Amino acid sequence: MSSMTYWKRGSLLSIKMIDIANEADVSTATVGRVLHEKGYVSQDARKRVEAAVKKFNYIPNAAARSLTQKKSGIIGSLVIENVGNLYQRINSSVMTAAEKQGYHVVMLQGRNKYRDEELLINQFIGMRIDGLVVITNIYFTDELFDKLKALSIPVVMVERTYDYPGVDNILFLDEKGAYDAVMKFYKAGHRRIAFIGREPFAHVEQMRLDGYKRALTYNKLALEDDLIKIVPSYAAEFGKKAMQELLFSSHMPTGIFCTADTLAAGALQALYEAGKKVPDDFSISGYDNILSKQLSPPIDSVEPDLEKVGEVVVSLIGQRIENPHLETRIKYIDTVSVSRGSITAPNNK
Amino acid sequence: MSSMTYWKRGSLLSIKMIDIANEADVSTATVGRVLHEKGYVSQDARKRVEAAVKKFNYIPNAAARSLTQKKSGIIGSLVIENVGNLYQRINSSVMTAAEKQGYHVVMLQGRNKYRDEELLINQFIGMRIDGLVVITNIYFTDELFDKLKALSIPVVMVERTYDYPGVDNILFLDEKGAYDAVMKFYKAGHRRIAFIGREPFAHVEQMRLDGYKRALTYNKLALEDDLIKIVPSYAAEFGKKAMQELLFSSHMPTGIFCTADTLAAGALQALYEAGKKVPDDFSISGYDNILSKQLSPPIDSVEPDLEKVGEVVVSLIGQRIENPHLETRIKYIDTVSVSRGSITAPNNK
DNA sequence: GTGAAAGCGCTAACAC
DNA sequence: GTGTTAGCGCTTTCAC
Repeated sequence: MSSMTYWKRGSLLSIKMIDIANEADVSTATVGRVLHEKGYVSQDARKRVEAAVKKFNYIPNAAARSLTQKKSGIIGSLVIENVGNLYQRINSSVMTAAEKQGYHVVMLQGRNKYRDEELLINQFIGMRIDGLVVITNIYFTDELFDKLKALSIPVVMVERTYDYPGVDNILFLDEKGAYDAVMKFYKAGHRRIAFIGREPFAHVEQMRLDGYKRALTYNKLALEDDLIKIVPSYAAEFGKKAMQELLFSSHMPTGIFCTADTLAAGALQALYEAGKKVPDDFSISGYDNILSKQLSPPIDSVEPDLEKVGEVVVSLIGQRIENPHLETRIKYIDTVSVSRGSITAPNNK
Repeated sequence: MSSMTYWKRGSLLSIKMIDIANEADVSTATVGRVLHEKGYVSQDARKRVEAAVKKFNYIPNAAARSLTQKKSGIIGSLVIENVGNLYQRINSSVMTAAEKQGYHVVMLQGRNKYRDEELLINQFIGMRIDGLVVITNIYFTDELFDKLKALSIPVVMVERTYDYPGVDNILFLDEKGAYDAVMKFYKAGHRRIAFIGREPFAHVEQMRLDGYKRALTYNKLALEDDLIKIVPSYAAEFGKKAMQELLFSSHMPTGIFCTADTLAAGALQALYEAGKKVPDDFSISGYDNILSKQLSPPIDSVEPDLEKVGEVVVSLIGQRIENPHLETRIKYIDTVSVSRGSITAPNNK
């Protein structure tokens, strides 16, 4: 389908099962039995097989296994370049949970410059993955899901919802995360708390805004439009610009809640340029905890319970493999507030 | 070998070649011919095959192809969690170059908490990858390379050298990168330029230190031990600590060259706490350009020519597939200085 | 131009 | 307890 210029692979001295069988003087069936720890094998035969495996450094050909088992043992993880390290940590969490079920996790990374989604989904389908996790910010269409569904490959989306029957979603409790963060400002004494967030292109953003609003309302603070800055992307420059606008407003906030560490990083840049100090002049909080530790000063942030994510992903996939017709599920993962001293009592000016 | 609790996969309605062949009323051989654009196929048959492929959304089973071709068409990319986004960008670059050769890139990510290297290499070997790229900070042993070598899987290490015959290395011109960065300080008027870097656990670090020294020497500046801070890791906290020491020294530097953005981030934290401004009080430069844009203020950094990396990786692998006995090669990739105004003339105090 | 058929390395059902 | 064997889905040689 494409004009590939494959190189031919050199000598293929690869050891196979039959080599192990011969060496151990048994059949391949017996080798299989010891490899998969099922069925009866005499101590004696087992010993010989194990020795042969070790001697030849034998590792089974996954393609062949996949072919006969009608199952690759692979969970695909679709990620996108340049979204900080949160997805890396989520991916690690999925790996840990997947291993316990005998699954491997393979990552395919979309590039920023391209719309790689379809390409990568096709690659995954080619691999006949047994399940797919989609981590953050990937652009999907129904057709892509149709393909996946036709092969009954379970799909779990993390931190993004996509309304397609049978596609399970994992969401972080961002309404609560935002609420808690804003409450920290309130409890520290802040009464004018600004919100810097991205356009609600996805559910997450709306939830963070909702949490912010609920915290204000709960504390009988007015929702003021000029305290709410909605920017087009998470890029730091937009956080900076939003902060600059806040600095120029007639009625400045004392607390700045950002729905992303990157936005907070930008806000800090604006404060830096303006000669304002954190937390002396302004208190601030980020979100996602990907960058906040390295900023000047390190700032408070909100992080999902990452350990949990992997477990939930894998269990959702497992359940749907068993029963593809399960109704769509949405699971919520708790968030944790990380404190670094960037929220203190406001200065009375 | 492990006690897996695989779930059984449900109905496998997966379309296969024979289904396409039947639909198009040809043989599987003909389907193969049109799929791979080789051999003669009549316009008529080709049309029907293409229609059938489209109709069924047919995607060949990679495992089966891999089995018959004795070649997976996969380049493995071994990365490690939590090293910022440089590896993500390198990986993208490799993808772009690999695609042109008909290869796919599959990433396996090592977790921080574990020594995953062996596990992941085994997984790659199981997949019978045709080549392996190792990107940054992975701990290797000769045994691991022995395994890879036994299967004649070409290995390219990026940004790290490992002295094993046949393992090719890609290094960034870090001696020059560091030299250039330090020269920027000099040209701006700095005469006391500090170095904050990691222990030379790998070649890269030594090169960065060498570049620093060469720049000083070239400009007839003395190498002063108390201006050179060697810390145990790239973590921001060490950059901070080193900067604090520099602030307390009797003869403070005016320029701070850090061999990592993370170290620079830490140095900025120290300056922030001390109430010092950049570039008014100190000029500073980071390295790797992973974080520098988001710091307060954004700082100068040094970045490798990322586009090039992928091309070189893939060509090295290709050449070694053709000829596994090539002698070990080391390729150098140029670095580029990124300016953001964090280096200016020093204040005369 | 096109098809038949022999594997690729492994698994699993079945026979012994 | 252990071996035999028939596939898994695809590629590729060799006939026709």
